[in-house]
Amino acid sequence: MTPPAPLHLSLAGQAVDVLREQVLTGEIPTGSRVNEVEVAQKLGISRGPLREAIRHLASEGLLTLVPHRGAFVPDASPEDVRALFELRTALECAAAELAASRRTDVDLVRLQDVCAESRRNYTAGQPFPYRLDLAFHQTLIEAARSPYIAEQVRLVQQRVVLLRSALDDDPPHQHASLDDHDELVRAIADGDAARASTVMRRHLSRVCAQMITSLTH
Amino acid sequence: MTPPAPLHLSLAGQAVDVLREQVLTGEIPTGSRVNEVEVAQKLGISRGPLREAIRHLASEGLLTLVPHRGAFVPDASPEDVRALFELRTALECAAAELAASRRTDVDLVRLQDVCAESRRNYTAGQPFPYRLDLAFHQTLIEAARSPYIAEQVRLVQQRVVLLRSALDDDPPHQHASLDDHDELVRAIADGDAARASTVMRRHLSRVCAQMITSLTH
DNA sequence: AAACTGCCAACTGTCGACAGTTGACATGTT
DNA sequence: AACATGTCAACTGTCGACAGTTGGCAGTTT
Repeated sequence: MTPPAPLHLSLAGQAVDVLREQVLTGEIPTGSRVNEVEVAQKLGISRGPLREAIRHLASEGLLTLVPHRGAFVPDASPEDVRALFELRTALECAAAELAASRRTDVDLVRLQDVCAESRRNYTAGQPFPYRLDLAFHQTLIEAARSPYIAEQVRLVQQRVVLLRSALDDDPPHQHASLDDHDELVRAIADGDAARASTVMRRHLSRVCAQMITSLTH
Repeated sequence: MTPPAPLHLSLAGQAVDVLREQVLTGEIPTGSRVNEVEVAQKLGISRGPLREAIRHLASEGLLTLVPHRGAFVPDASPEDVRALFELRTALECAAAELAASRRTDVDLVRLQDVCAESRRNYTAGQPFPYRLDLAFHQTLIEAARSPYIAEQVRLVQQRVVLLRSALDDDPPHQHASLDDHDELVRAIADGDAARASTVMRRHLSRVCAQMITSLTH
């Protein structure tokens, strides 16, 4: 029996969740400003907790703060995307290596399951749900069992989601991603850390390039 | 002429700087609690800005927040140190690779300068100033020219400083670190990314082990 | 004496109001 | 007409006060 564990989060905590959702879904559009009094009223809280929520999201990179001007939903240049993916690559390649050397059998099964479900959704001709891509990377991170890396990956993933102007992944790219995922799982199954890292790097390089082109068009 | 550029930081910003200094220097000892009203009075500000400062430092990992209890200076188990160094290794190995492929000649000169000054201070028999170790890694990061990685490295470095219970690096370890640094610079000078990464990994592995033993004694 | 219960002080979480700054518009000037 | 200046509304930065929760202590029970 866990200790009580605050049944309701603090107002600031709730505000963080609501705002994060609104930012990530685009309900608060890119480039727009977050008005403190307005949003506070809309959430039914005062400005204090809302300010803390805004600061928190800013620390996650989901908002940028301008002194005396307020908080804005950031938009990214191609150069930003490239730099962000350098970070993501560093983190996820390390995670892939660790996963290859630490994975349990149930980790492996989970990864294979996600890949299988991805393929099922893909061959069904439906638009490949980004949800499954996230699930794959999430599962891989858990297999790496490195909490600090996991936390940073989560934050970077969020920023990537924020930049995803487009669900408009083209099928060829999706197909390549599925193959990458499968190859990653095989490398991890073999405990081949070097190959896992190499494949992850190639995978993310492709995703980055795809994202940049879809941003500039 | 840059625009006015807030001559005085916000009170919250100032509080962040003061508190960070106090936490990192140990003026606020590990495990102790930060009393909001007390510290607010001491800093001559109200609780609002101080709370924002505390939240900010918590997001940097320099404080941990406990609901309804307050903010504490965290202490780390050996397992924490290991996990933290997995993150640091991921980031700095990537930085070393990038530095090897992007470094300019002036980057190289800077790195060599830091190494030279380190050796001067070492052979002089003085306790090797941690300052110079930080300077080396900082210079390397700048040579990598990857802003997001740089920012994360800065945060991790801070947390490492927080855990440095000891300036008590033993000379043999220091000597090995100096050699590592020199070898890193050579790899970067040669543009050998793979070797730079390998050396960095070995270097951080050694530092991590040393830090764990000095924590447990 | 050990354990449980009820109370209390201290502190965090939250609120509403005031003060200072910013960008924009209107007015006046060359 | 273009530019400089003065004015203003909107918003952020900050403050002091109130409310709810937590951990500890005193008193009671077994």
